[in-house]
Amino acid sequence: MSARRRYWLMKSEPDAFSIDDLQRVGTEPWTGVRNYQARNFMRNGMRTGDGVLFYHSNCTPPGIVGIATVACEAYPDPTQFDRASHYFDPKATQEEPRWFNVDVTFERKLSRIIPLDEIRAHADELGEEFALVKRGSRLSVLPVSAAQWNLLLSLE
DNA sequence: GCCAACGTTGGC
DNA sequence: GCCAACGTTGGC
Repeated sequence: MSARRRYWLMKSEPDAFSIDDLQRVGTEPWTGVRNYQARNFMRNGMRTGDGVLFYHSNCTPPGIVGIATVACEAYPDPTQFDRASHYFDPKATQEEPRWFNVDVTFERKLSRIIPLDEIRAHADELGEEFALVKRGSRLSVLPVSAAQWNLLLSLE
């Protein structure tokens, strides 16, 4: 019995890591997530092969710029153990890691950016609970339903 | 660069 | 367990 493919949206600041960077490297460990809700989505929800909408945040304009796939199940984020890392967490131990990450593989760039304001214009169809268009939501990893996935990509 | 919204921390 | 202070996110 095979599990159904799930869909996600992952935010990245293009100054730090853009869709072009992902295209260049092919596969990237999605380290540095330090929010429990986002961690739980990666650790408990993501399966190899899941679809990812790659979103550029903190830029002009913010929006969905590409598609990636989840390359493996979550494993302990190595940056939490690295004293030299910005993401070092003194409370994390090898026995009890706090933070997890998946690897993400480039699939394709969209033919154009789907900007946030255009996504917002479809808030009714996307639903109140869609974290991307929820006021004040800062979640950097969030689930996307099949219907939302199809609607968003139909805007391309 | 500003700042609203939100999550986390830690004193009590 | 409350909640003020603080840090971060991310649109603008």
